Amino acid sequence: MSEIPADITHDQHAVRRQKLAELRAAGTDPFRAEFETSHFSGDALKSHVEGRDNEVAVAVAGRLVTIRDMGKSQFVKVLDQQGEIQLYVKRDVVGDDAYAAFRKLDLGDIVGARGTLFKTKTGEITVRVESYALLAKALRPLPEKWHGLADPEQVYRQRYLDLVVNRESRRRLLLRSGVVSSIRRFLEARQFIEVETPVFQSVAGGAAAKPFATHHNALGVDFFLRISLELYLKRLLVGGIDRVFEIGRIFRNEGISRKHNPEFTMLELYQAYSSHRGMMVLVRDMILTVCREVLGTDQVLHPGSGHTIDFGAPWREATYKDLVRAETGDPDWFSRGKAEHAAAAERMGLKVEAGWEDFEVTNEVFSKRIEPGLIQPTFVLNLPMELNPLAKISRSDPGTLDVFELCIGGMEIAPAYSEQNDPDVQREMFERQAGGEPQSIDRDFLFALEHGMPPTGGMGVGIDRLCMLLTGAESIRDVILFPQLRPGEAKPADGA
RNA sequence: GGCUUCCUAGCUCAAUGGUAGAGCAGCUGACUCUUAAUCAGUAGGUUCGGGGUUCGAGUCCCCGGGGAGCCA
Repeated sequence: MSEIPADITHDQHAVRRQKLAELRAAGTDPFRAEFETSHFSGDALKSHVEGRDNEVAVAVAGRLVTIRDMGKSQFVKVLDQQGEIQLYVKRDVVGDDAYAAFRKLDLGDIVGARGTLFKTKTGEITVRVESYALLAKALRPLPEKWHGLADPEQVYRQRYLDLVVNRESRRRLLLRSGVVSSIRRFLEARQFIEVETPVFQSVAGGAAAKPFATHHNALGVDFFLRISLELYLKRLLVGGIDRVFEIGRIFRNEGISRKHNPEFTMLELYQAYSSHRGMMVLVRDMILTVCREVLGTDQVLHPGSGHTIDFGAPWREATYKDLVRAETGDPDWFSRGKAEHAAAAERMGLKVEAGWEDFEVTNEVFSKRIEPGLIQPTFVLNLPMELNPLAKISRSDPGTLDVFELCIGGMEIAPAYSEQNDPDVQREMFERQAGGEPQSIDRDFLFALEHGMPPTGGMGVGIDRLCMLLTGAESIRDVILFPQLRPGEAKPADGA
């Protein structure tokens, strides 16, 4: 074997290219087609029987993340989907040639190994390697083993490296997957049916948000990307699908922040013959079930406030008006006019835009001063009717809606309504909201409603935000694998 | 979009306006139960890009790029 030329020893990519060339020259394929494994790392560790070393045979594969070379034997660790497992490679066992080749492997290479399980004198279950194979050569080095990858930009742009070196990132990915699958099990057990509805829509309805626009070439038509799932799922209620849900990506062409990504995942579900009251029971059951299934506890730490959120305790209920009255210290807040509200809001340090309606001023107080303080699960009830055109108007408190906004950890997690099913009231509400833009009304949806939609409870759950709560993430970027960034400079993958 | 702040070796981080350093990773060796293995030796820099001030700039100023936080 040739030596690494001295002038490239500082360049890890060049050194690995050189090793790759040597492997190929020696007739070894550094990128193998397959390797038959018997266990993932975690399952292999569980299959060891105490006191019975070298009896259980395993075949595992993964990325080399630790190498401890002791001359004529090595302890190394490989990382797979379940975590790490240690391999013990001994010259006397694998043979001189195989051992010499093993010593030339680099951190980051992907290898497969067969052997038996034993326990080292320090108590770590380890594979005594009898044979191994290099499955894929890594031509780029891994980030540092102790501190991992810390630069947030690299974490997002090169998430694959983050996942290799940062255990917490891997935990979040697995936990998010668990949350979604737990939700599906929960809803399917209650006879909800999962569907998929269009992403491209002529009218982006169901929420107040700016949409992304795109164009279909063959049809010669502009479309919007959906901003909610609502109006198509309700068409299915008209069609007799009584319990329906979709977990899907929606797109909002607005700012990016700790709590907002332009594309995010929403669960929307609708249950015929239920109401927002029914949704209160359902969502509490659902979140509690998910939390117990994926975390095994009712309590999670909320890092932003330092409080522990207790999903198992009774969930608070409060009306929007009571919360506003308490925050402003003004029992007569709702008998005052816009000018007084604006002045009071400004005294609270809030910015009030000149063009705002009165309800928008009050809602600014709610979203800036009240919502961030709602750490424990809180159902905010009876929101003002101006805030949503798709819900039924309360009979007990006209001017408000039969809805709740579930707030946890200072964030909106789930809005739910007793759904508006009167097509005439629905049309009026749409027209009032649309103002001068009648083209933003989904008239096809109104036509569907005229065929009759059952009374229904409906709800949306922001999956990303729910995952933030359950993982203790302070930024939505920590629960989205590839959050939106400005396009960066392409890295040269040049083989040089 | 505005304000604040950050960008130094592959990675994590140092460096009063005065010779750009360390740890890990790399390279050459020693070591057949290691745990951030240890030990000896060794190489490695467009300090994000461009301009300016200065005898002298990683450091100060301006423009641009990207990230983060707050605001919109």
